[in-house]
Amino acid sequence: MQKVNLKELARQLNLSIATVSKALRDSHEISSKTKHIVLEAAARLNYTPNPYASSLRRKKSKTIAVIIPEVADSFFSLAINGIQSVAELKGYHVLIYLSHEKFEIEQSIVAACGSGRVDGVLISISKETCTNDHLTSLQSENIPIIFFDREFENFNTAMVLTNDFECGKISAEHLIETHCKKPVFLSASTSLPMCTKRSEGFLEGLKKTAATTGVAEPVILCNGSDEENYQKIIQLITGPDLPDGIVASVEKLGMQVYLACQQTGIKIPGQIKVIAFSTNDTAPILNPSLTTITQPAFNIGKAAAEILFKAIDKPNYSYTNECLVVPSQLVKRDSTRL
Amino acid sequence: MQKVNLKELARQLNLSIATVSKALRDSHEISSKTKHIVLEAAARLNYTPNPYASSLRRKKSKTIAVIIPEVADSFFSLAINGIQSVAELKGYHVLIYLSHEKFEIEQSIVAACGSGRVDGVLISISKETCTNDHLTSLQSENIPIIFFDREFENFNTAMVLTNDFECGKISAEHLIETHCKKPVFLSASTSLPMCTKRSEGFLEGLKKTAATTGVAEPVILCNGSDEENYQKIIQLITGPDLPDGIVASVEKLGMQVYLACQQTGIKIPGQIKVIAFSTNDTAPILNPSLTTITQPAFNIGKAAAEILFKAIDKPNYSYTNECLVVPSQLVKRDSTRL
DNA sequence: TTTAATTACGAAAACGATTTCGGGATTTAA
DNA sequence: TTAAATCCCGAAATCGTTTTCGTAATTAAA
Repeated sequence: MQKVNLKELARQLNLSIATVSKALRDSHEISSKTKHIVLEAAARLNYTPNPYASSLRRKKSKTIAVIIPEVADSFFSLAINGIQSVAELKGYHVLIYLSHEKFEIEQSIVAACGSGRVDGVLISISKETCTNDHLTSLQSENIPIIFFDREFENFNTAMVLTNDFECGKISAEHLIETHCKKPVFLSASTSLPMCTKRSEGFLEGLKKTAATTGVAEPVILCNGSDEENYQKIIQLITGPDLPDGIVASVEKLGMQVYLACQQTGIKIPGQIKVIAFSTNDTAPILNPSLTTITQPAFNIGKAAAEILFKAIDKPNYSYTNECLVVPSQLVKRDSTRL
Repeated sequence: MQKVNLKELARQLNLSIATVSKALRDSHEISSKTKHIVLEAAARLNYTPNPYASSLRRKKSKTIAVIIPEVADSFFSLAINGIQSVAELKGYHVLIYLSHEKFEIEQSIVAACGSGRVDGVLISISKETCTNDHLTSLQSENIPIIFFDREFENFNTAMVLTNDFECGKISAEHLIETHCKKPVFLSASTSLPMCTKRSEGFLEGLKKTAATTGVAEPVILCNGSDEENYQKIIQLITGPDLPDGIVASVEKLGMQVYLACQQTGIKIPGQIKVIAFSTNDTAPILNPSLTTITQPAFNIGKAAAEILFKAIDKPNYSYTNECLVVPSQLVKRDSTRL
């Protein structure tokens, strides 16, 4: 079973390469009788076209790139599923890249997506990303880029997000409803709009209460390593100004809060109520079950991919001002029970 | 900023295409002075080589494929991380494909990996896979295939697994230690060696106890849809012959056991003790914390990728009889507490 | 000084598919 | 019967690199 190419196929059929190629692509120039013969022979000889020769000639890779910070988070696992579900239908291949939250890595990944390697890019920006030169450079090659979950502000392209600000507000309001006087917000980043919107929403939600309550510094930055963040949380809950409510802006911080409370013996929801932005389906069976802001991760990935393929399929289609917001949901569970 | 290719670069430098190409690849045929000039111009004009032209000519794609059933499971998320960590170092691109546990899909994915699209394949076989024709066909194209976690028995290639049989045995022994008289094993498949080995190990572990104890049917098959499996578990724990210990062969089944117990009010570990094969890092903060057989998912992915690249880098290297077993660990937690 | 070896580059042929263009054979219109 | 249109197919150019091979120019050996 050796690699059989068009030339070999044509030789065996006593036809020209051109004819065989056209027959395989169902061209109207070829009689149905010849097509039949060619198709049969191709199947029999197990012919599969060389994708690189094809891509080179047609300037289409049939491939998209997905660039994410990590796959650790269950959000991105689900988002990848959503993206794949669309890519499969379109017969596209999916390259996955991890930036590990590093700008330099993201830059080199984006650069590698140029020169026709992929027909489009779905990206969730890294925490470090502070310029968009790499993105504009790719866009100027006419490769569509779509943001999902984490956008870069003021870069002109389509994006699929969730209602981060509103959910930050809702989380604050829910804590207030459950009689929290000193709620805090654990922010994973000061640069990601995804995160700042959540924290700004949180602060907005707090405004409804009397200004006399609350802690001095309701937003606490946890953008270090896992270990550093964990220590920060331990300090927070063992310190003099113990908060009575915590909103974790990302899944991992929520889990670290649980671990920290478990370690220090602090009771949830008795001493502290907890809400986490999370898509982890273990939330209902945690100890105690965790109140979450659940993002529609699968649908975000799916929607982003759908916009991307619209942009790919119609080169003159103006996709750059599409901004889809798929709302998240507050799911109340025991960690905020009265 | 338009696509600048070798021809354009050569024209601007008044050099031949051949010279420019060789200069960029640091060939000894080119003087260092010329190399310098070319490199500078390439950087200035933002030249990046067309990957498809390059792959076509060199018959190397610098790409590997990872084929997995789903990305839902946290095992595969971690394994992908391990694979990526190696691929990054080698400068390789990673294509991800999902078989959704369907043999037909797996077949067409594997077929698409042929004809030079990828230089190698890492695969975790689907539940339905019953023949290996698609794999042999790919192997005959000299594309190395490595199994990780789920192998296809009697197919001659390298694989990286964990000690499934032993862990099945350990799980049974641990339940017996904690005084379980009627432990059962929830098997996710009767065809996957990964699963059958775990259940056989479980049965082996049971043999140590007096043959008079135990339930009639200690291995229960849960290979349906999520909903079907859930109903089966509900029936099991609300039926006349309530087991006092459950081993879940995969993560998702473990979570469904928790949900079912929560739903029916059955106490863990009071009425039923639970062990799950799982890599989910929420295990310690579940309600109650879950005793797990924790697979070294990251290292399995990493090791598999390392073997794959050995096979890719040295075409005459005989990799097919490598079989690496990375052991899992029993982590005792509250779900099996006495 | 002549010859041989080395250096540095260019012309051109691959790689495998797609596509434009042209032309012979057949059918339809005039 | 002749002219025009239609139908099928093949020759060859093309996509952008890589690589083989040939050859001037330079250097080293004789």
